This record gives sequence, structure tokens and C-alpha cells, in this order.
Amino acid sequence: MSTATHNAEALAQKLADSGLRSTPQREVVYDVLLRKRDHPTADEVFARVKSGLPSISLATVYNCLETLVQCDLVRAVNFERSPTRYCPNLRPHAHFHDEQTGKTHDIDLPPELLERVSSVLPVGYDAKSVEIIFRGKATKAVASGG
Amino acid sequence: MSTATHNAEALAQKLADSGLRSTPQREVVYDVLLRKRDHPTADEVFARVKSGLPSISLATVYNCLETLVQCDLVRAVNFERSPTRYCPNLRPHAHFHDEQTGKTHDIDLPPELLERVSSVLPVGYDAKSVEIIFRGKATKAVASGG
DNA sequence: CTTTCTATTTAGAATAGTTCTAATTATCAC
DNA sequence: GTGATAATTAGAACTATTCTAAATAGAAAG
Repeated sequence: MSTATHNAEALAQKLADSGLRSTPQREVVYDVLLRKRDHPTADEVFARVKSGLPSISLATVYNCLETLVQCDLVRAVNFERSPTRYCPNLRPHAHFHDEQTGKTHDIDLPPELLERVSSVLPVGYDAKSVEIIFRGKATKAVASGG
Repeated sequence: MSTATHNAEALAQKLADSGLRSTPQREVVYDVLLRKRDHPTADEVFARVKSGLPSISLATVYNCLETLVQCDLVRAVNFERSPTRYCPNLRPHAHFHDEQTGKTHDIDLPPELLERVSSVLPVGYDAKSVEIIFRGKATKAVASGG
């Protein structure tokens, strides 16, 4: 079984779990995110998706991205007020935003760190998620742009 | 010397450090942020400022807020794509975003925690700032809404 | 395999927050 | 005061996103 097929099946499963259907649009959008993990914006996803599915609309791309986020297959990442970026990395990680290049890098986190961070919350605060964003410059060429 | 006067002087000093002038608009905007630390949006700041300076324009409020952020007197805080909120707390702190109420709470951080978090960055990543955002619900009434 | 029902997609309009533009006003150095 | 520069202003413009209403597709029932 090809990787694309495998992804499509995993996607179909996750969608079904939420009572949603798998569609060509959702498959292609998800596949685009998995293929090039450079934290594209909705517009960029739209451009990439069109090569495989020329008739897709931007509204659908937004819909599909939103759906994938709801199903916990994708994370939405925001830096200030720039367009939302999408990230299929489900491992615990922070984001590093390179202010010179505009690129976004995933920074893997040791699992105990998120616990340590969450432990600073006073009684009465119940966090569902923690997000860590670094800003600065990456002085070396590194993988995973965006 | 009153607190407001003290703040105004601290502001004037910080502005001067950046080669900028102190103006009534900048003073009032800053004062509004200090008076009620509930992470207001630009619109909310505008509404509050107008009672003291009815002729101020929204564009000026945006300009002043931007200036204060540049001078490191105020932090801009973004949650997803909702309007930017402004925070005069300069101590190291995270933000807790209560999804039920929409309110934002400051979470003070032990200074070593930010170092610990920054220490996960691989060689080649030079972070100028770290931001930590919690999302969830605050189960008890607590100070510092917004 | 048609009908029915609902989910999904679509194009384009609408919205919201913010930034830009060009003109006016205030302030500083002389 | 005069000229130069900084700051403010109203309103237009912009951009990312969401909404709307109509068209399409797919599953389920018969």
C-alpha cells in the first residue's frame, strides 16, 4: 500500500470518527500538508492543491483545513496577525518563527517540558493546550522551512 | 508625585530613549492600559481613551499602541485571529486564554523556566523572545480579566 | 437503480481588524 | 516667529477569513 493511500485511509478513519466523510478535496488538502511541511498558509495550500484538483475553490480549502484541525490531524499556527499557517506535525513541539526569512521551524519538545510548563499554572486553571512560540533568527540553514 | 505623573514621566523617558515625543494621546493610551489591566483590544482602548480625550481617532490609538509596543512598554498578545490585545505587564509571564469567557489571565513565570524552555533550541536558533500561551478554562474566579 | 436526505463544495459577497494615504496640526530648533 | 519634522486625523483601502445561497455529490432506503 502506498504512503498516499495509507494517509488517505488514516484520514478517512479520523474523519469517520467525527462523523464526517472523506472527500477528494479533504484528501488532497491533507496530502499537500503532509508532502511539504513548510507551514503553508491557506493561500499556499490552495495554490498547491489546484495542480491536482484545478476546480477546487478557496472556500473549500478553508473548510478542509478547518475540518482537519477539528479532527486533530493538523495544527493551526498563528504569528501576530499574519495569515494562519498549517502544520501536520502531531508530536509535541514548539514553533520557531524566523523574523528574517519569515520561515517557521518545528522544535521538538521533551514531553516532560510541557508538564513542567503546565505546572506553573495556579490552582483553578485547567489548560487544554499549551503553545510555545520562539521568535528570532535561525543562524544556520536547517530543514523544515515555511 | 502622583502615580499618573510618575507613569507619564517613565513613558516620556522611554519614548525619548527611542527618539520619540511624549504626547497627550500616547500618555492617555498608556494610562488606560495601566489603569485596567484586562488585555483590552484596540477598540476597547479607543472607547476608554475617548472619555478623557474625546477627539482622539482610532488610527491614533493604533499608532500609539504600536509605539508603546516598540518601546517595550507594552506587549501585544494574539489568540488565533481574534483582535490583538495589549498588556502592560513587563514581568516574565505567560498568558492563559479562557475559552469560555474569552478572558486573558497573566501567569507569572519563574525566571528559570524561560531559560529552561529556551534551552531546547538546537544550535543555530537564536531566540529574541519566547511566548507561552495556555488555552482552557479557569475554574475559579481570579483577578486580571480581559 | 431511483428517490430522498444530508453533507459538501462552490462563487462571490460580506465582514472585521488593521494599515495606508494625504492633509492638518503640533512641537522643536533656531 | 519661521521652517523643518513629528504626530494626529478621517476616511479609504486592504487582507484574511467567514458567510450565504445555490449546486453537487454521496449514502441510505426503498
